[in-house]
Amino acid sequence: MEKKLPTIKEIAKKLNISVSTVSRALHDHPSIGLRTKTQVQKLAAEMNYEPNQTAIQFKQGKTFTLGLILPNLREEYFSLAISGIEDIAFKNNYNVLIGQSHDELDREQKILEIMRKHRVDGIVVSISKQTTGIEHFEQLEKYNIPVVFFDRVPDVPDIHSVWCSLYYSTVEAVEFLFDKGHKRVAYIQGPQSLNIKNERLAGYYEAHKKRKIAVQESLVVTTDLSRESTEKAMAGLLAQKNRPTAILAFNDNVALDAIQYAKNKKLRINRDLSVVSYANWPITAYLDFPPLASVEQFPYEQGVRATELLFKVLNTKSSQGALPYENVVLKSELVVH
Amino acid sequence: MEKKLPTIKEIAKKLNISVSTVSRALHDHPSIGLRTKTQVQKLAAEMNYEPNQTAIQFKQGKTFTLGLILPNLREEYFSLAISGIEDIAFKNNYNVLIGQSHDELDREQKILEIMRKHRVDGIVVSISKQTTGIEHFEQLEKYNIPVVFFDRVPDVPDIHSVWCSLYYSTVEAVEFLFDKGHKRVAYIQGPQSLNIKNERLAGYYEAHKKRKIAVQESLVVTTDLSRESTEKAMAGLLAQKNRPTAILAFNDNVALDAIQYAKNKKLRINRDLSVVSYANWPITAYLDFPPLASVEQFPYEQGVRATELLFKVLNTKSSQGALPYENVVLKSELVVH
DNA sequence: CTGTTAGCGCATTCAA
DNA sequence: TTGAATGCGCTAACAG
Repeated sequence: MEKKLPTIKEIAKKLNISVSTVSRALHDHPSIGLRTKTQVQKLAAEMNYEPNQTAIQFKQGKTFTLGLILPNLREEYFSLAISGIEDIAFKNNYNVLIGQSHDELDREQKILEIMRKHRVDGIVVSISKQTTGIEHFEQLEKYNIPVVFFDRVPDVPDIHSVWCSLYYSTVEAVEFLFDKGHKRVAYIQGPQSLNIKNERLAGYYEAHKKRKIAVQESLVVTTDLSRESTEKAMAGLLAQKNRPTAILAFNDNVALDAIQYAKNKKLRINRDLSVVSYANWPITAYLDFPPLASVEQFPYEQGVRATELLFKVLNTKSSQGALPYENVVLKSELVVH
Repeated sequence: MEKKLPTIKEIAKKLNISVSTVSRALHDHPSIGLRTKTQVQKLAAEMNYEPNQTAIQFKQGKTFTLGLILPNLREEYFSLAISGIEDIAFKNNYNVLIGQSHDELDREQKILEIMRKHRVDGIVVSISKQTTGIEHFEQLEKYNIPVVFFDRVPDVPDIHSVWCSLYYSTVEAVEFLFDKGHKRVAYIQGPQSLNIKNERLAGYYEAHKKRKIAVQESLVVTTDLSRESTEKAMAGLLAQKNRPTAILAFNDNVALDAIQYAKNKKLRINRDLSVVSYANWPITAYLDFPPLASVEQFPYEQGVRATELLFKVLNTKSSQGALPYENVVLKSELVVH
């Protein structure tokens, strides 16, 4: 029993008027007589008429859908970003198609292909940790699908982007540790692909410079974000004869693994070893020894700004030529727990 | 510079054949000559032809999109469910539109409306904690949009559903605590709307019955899942002169808040107070005193089964009449940490 | 094996 | 102020 939904054609027939009149009446077109208009709108409401979106999409050549690509949904950080993006999208009567790259380039490309075939009107993306080039994104230009990068932004010219600057907060974070009396502060950096702007490292150096403390290269180590990799980095740090007394961790996930490792090695957190981190993950509040401070990167706000920028591009495109590439930079904040 | 994407019409013109021949050739229709077919496919590839999905959606009256409604994306539990749902959806060349109810009935209804207007082909949903009736879901039948409930399933007849049975694991969990020597095990249950099957409570009673221990009504308290509410419940428990020595918590979120509260009250976790819980949230591994055990509810698997069921409904609908309502029940497992 | 044609629902241009 | 007609891209029924 396939029930058929009402169409403007049926409304037209019932009222003995033309479909175009119905269409215009429903759109409050100025050139429709008040009587006809109210008549049509009344009947449409009675029949529970709803415009067929697929027809409109087809006709307009637009899907009123945005694509959103994230490394994962597990991190609360990204789910906050989603809320920001959805809020703006819904406000513009847009839907959001979400894809997880799982930090794999392959999946990212696959998702892009799916979204392209689905003819999304635009894409907001935070790139995977394996993503070094952006050829697959540039391809989208051929299809007239604008892209806005956010949070994890590739370091190339001529893109729209929104990110959160970490430089000053990092200086502040490291000085915070110096103020606590620490002399040897290690830095566990993320995979090369995510260090692109390298603001964390620059801030780390700057703090040392300000305090006239020499940076010991051996205190800067790298993790690929996996637990194993972080543990290896920690092992390297703790094996040094002048082991660090504090750590600046790439993010709270890394911080948690680092803390866990240190605890297993019988270090007393916040006594033998203090940790400061990024992302300000709420869950750390449940830990007995959370990072002493974390840099808030405002994922929700980033999502909002990225989506607003995307709509700006979408709305400009139709009227004029190319919009100059825009890069929005927010400021992070050090939150002491 | 609106670039136009190639259509079958253009392919047809270039080859001096009809559009229907092109359409059939691209679909490997048997009645097309091999020469024509390869010719068409070759040219299509050269021109980077891609079928216009919006046209197909319009024509077929299908969007090849599923709606997925979840209470939130913050809990890793639900993001695992998403992965299960996406895996099956993608396998069937379907997209997934995700909406968060934020555990509010209003939002749930709003999302439903958006999805209906978007003409999704079917919906998978885990209801909000405010959802008591399902009228808003039943409405969808009028629009021929089948619904499969999963995880949080309303207790009404005539629905498709997939959930994870908690009864036996709960018996096991409570007996696990008894085995540890606990005599007074409290139960912090969730809001009424989520206790529908009440398997937790039934299992709690059954364990007491098996061990011939009387259930003390005062040890069964309720939280609305918020931290404040859980703290209030805890306060009530700890104020009793025969305070419980162990707690069965509605889920790991509640468990964490309960543990936090107890620690603030100077109770020693796992000595003065032990906790067992549900959901098996990985993050608890980072805690110094995590729940001793947690009931695994297999959200990924639930998502898979729910989506498979939805496709079964979708595929049956077109051919025959109504598919009898189906209810899939998985079994939970107690995981001791 | 291939072509012609109609039509999905709607917005819109052109005529009246 | 309204109607008739067109076309978006594609599939499928029908005809040859």
